[in-house]
Amino acid sequence: MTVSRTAGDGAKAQRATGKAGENSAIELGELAEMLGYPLKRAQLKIFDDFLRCMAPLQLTPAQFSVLLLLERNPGRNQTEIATTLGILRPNFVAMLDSLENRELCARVRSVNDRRSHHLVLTDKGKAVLARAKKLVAAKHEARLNELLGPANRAALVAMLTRIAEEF
Amino acid sequence: MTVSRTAGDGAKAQRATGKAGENSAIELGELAEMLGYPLKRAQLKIFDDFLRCMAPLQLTPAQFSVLLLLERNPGRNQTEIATTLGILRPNFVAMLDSLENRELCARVRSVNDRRSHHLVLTDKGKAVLARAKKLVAAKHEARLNELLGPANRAALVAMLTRIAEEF
DNA sequence: CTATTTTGATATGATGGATAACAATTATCG
DNA sequence: CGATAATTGTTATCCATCATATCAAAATAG
Repeated sequence: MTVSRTAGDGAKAQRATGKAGENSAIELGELAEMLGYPLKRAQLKIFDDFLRCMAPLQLTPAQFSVLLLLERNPGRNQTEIATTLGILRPNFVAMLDSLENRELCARVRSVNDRRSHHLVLTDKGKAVLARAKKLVAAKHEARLNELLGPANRAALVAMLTRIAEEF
Repeated sequence: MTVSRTAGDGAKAQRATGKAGENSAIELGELAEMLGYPLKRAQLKIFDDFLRCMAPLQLTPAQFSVLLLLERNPGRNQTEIATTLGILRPNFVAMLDSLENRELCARVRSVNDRRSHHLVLTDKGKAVLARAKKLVAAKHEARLNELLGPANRAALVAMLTRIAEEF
């Protein structure tokens, strides 16, 4: 497993030595049968496509997931949101700064606990998130349904969730 | 989507303000239905488990994939192996240095083309790879089959490969 | 032969993820 | 109550991964 998001060159020119039947495509062999390899490659493809679909809104998968979580769970603090998404608290600070600078969300000091911030979406944040959802549904997820079919797509998500939670 | 490999804290203590029915688990909501999120979480879990299973041999998924590819395709050069795995040539250099320092593989100057190196596994490399395969099969992939069942596991790999190649 | 391309390599920058430490605040409990 | 411990957001910092530009040596093209 390795896999990164490099442009595929696909079938380069032959080696110019007229030697003989050298060359040929490289065989993945057992790698193709191990889960980790296709899993990582698929993940990179999906994130790549997500980025492209979301280009007009300039939202990364991570940022999108934060906005989604704030919409569904308004008023939570940074620790709660961050740990839910598997983000370490220190790394969440800069991310929130960015979203707050873009006026997509806001930190509101809690009155009960003056250490923590209630996180909320701004109106602009709600609007951007609404557009983001539409883009994802229309461009990103739609393409997936086209490729796999709705039933397979659902089964795929179910298995991945199973692995993520129970493995 | 965000997701990292942080320890889950699971159901923290209640907020001490006797206020009322505040608190409760954070809801993922739509995030759980989008492919990207469970895909990334599953990928992290799988790589994490791979690392643990491979701890005695100190091989990362990337290193393992390189060794596998060298076994199946001996004598290829760095560019071929790197691009097949989606590794950029500059980044592959240090990686190969590491494997070569551990005497798992070797760079052999080509006589046809004195710019390039034929990459080959050393005997030690072959032995380590053999042990690695056994570890992965016995610990890693076996656990997957247990969780999903062989048929589902195969279907999962097929769908991921489909996404990786055709999306 | 000259110009271009390819290969491995170096340097370097960007990004993501991880840990330690800190001040402010709150909770614990003797 | 008051001392101690724990929590929250934050900063600084480190490490790994990924990406780009550039280079010398060698090979190829015209």
